[in-house]
Amino acid sequence: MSANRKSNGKTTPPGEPVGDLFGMPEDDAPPFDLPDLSSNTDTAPPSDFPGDQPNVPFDDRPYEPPTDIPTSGYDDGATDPEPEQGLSISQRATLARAPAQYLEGLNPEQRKAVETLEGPVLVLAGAGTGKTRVLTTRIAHILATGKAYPSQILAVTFTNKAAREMKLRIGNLVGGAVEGMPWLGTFHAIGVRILRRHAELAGLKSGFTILDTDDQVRLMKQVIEAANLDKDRWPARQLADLVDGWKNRGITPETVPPSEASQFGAGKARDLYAAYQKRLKELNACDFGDLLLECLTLFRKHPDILADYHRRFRYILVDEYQDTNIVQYLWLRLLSQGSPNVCCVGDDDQSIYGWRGAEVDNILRFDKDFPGATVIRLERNYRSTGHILAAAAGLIQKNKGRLGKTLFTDDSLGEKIEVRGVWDDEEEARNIGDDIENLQRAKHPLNEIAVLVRKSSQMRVVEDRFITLGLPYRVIGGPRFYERQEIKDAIAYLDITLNAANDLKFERIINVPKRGIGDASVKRVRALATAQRIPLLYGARKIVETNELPAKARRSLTELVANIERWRAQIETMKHTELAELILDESGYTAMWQNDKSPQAQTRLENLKELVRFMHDFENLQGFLEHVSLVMDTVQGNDGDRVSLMTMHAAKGLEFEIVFLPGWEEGLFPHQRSLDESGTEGLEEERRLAYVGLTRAKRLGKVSFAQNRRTHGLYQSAIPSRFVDELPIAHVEVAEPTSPFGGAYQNFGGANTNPYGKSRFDTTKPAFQSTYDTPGWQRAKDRWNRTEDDDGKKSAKRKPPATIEGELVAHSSGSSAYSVGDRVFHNKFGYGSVTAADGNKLTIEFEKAGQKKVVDSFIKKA
DNA sequence: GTTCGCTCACTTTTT
DNA sequence: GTGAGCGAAC
Repeated sequence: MSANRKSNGKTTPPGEPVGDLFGMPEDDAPPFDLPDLSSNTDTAPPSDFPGDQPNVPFDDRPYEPPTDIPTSGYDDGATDPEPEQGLSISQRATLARAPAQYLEGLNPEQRKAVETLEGPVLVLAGAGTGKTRVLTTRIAHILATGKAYPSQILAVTFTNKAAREMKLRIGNLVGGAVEGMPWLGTFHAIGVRILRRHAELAGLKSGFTILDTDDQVRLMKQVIEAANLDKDRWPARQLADLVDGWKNRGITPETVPPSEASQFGAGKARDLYAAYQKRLKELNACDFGDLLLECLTLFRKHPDILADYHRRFRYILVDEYQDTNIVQYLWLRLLSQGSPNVCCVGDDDQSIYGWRGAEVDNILRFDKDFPGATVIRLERNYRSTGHILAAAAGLIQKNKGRLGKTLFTDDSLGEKIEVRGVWDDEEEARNIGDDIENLQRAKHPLNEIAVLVRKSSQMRVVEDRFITLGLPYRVIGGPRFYERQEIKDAIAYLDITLNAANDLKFERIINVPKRGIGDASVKRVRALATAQRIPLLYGARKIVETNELPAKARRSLTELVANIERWRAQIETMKHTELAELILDESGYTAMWQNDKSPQAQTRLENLKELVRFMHDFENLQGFLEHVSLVMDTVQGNDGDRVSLMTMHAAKGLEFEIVFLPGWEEGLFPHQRSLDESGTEGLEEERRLAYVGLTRAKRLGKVSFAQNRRTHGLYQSAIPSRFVDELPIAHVEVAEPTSPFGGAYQNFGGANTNPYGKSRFDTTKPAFQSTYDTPGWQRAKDRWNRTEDDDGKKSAKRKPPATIEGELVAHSSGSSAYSVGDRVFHNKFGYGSVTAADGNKLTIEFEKAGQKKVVDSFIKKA
């Protein structure tokens, strides 16, 4: 990974003009230098795929006319079709020469999805049906049969992670390094790539910068102020969301519907949008929405350019089609006019991003958009047991307007979905913690356990419990590395050093750390810069020569400008990582955090170090910054055996042996706001989310709901989610209460006021003495006792879970290196002192977080 | 210009 | 319970 990034920084420096795409196709012509396995699709690595000869001009390449594979022969999918059917003699010969190993092991439907290369194809891939495998194998098949060169395939995903994984897997399939595939990437990455080539036609220069959300909002604020609107009455954030929404729907300032223009800024919304776009052009910048919308405009205005892309792309593949929004749809539709060979893969039942503009309609309408489309359903599930699938299926059936799929499996029925009612969120967290401890004792890998919640605030109780128990866990999602304040600040410093005209970055750091340059001073600098039409940094350089600023501001701004210029002078001579360290030190930024007493300060410093470490992977500052602007994630290392904690949204695409699904209560899940704002649509999306949650589980799913939950600081009573009762009873096991109150919520007004009728969980069952006496647990125990693992891996006979109630088995040795009175540091809670020690379990009074019980492995000496 | 304390609101989140 | 945003006090 890192080595590849390195070559990136060098191959295509962002600001440098890239060769004319079709006049001198750099994908296919020399320079034929380094192989590049990069995940950064913004470069155009030369291809050395067999047959992709660099000297053959693009248009003179041999082209096999579309081969009509009769679909009739595949219709029932009952038998494995002959792969050679419908292929030309030469193709058969090709296949015979190189047996298509990659096709082995595909089921008939998967195989059809891979081999139906001509014409539009919609693959409805249910959860766990091998979607990625089909996509990657399909690409491998296109390449292996010589139907197209890597550079002629457009393959789009939503996330960098998905793109990365596809590259990797195609590489594995095709054997060794897959060079090329320059057009495999996220919508946005491909959008940038196209836009950079034709930037001038969009009123930009090829080296344009890409704004992140922060910059976007900051710019919006300026636009609002410039329009003489009250920035308090009209928050920039809201305008940013509105504009984003428009861009997602392909709406330019000219096409804003009048009814929506009145929504914001006293009817000026449209003008603000236009003004914002104008400012972007002046700054030579784009926001994320523009990357696609500007492409769209470009294609519409310049049919010749579009036609070039039509000639280029012979095959188009789209991942997660149910998540596409309107621009993405329009963008795809324009590009696909050149070739009918469009293959979209998705699952309407897993559409959970409607709130950010995804149109399920796109997938529901596919066969109308692409007449004659072959629709293939992948319904054989390779992930979950029968009960889990049936429970999920029963739930999702309540949704209307589905394309309809019924997943099945050859796996056993397995465990039923466990449903448990508890008294409150803390009991819920305790149960989860206890269950996981038992699994841990049974040597069940923690990596195969996940807790999936509806909203992030639910994580707190669970985390607290895990910390008390000393259970290692990791939170997935949450603020990503590049979104952290300290990282953004650091990048702003680096960016302004490299690129003096990046006003937004300069504004970000002009007073960070505090140097006495307040709003008033910044306004003056900006006024001068605007008047003279020069970048802010140059404006600053000029203004310090006057006495327009207060003495303190003048002095520190002089120093800052001088610093930046000095740093810039060293770009050529100094190694970029050393320069970065120098900048962070000399600017006082490192010192700012060193002097900060908050619990996070330590982590922030660590993050800064990590950032510099990460920069080593790049050739230079430019390459690094280009990567950062587009790829907002870092590859997460798999650090040890830990329970995963995340939202259900974040869990899409993942799978775990055992999945805990807490918080199935009306109002929380389905979320009230979803119902209020989007009615039935909203409810159905929530239900799909439930479906996604359930289908993450391979072997065991445990749903729970609490009668009382602390939200916004106070306890609120709740009734079980309607989704709980929508689970088909045959596939559900009602767990027994673990506390005198658990499951007995009817005593507290729950059942009587339940507007969804009497719940079958209203019946209180006799309490078992211990969780571990329950039938579900006993069966689970039997299961873990079996000599073979389900995945057929090595099978040391597993111990049954220990059934010791109460006292924790110490995870480390009994005694602890800490004693009462010790001052300690905890990553989450900050500083505190030990008030009691019981073996390795400590009670600590934290300065900020109050008293907590923590296992000593979670803390350091302060 | 900066800091402190008050009020308010409060899903999900990629690029 | 927490963090953002705002106004008043320093």
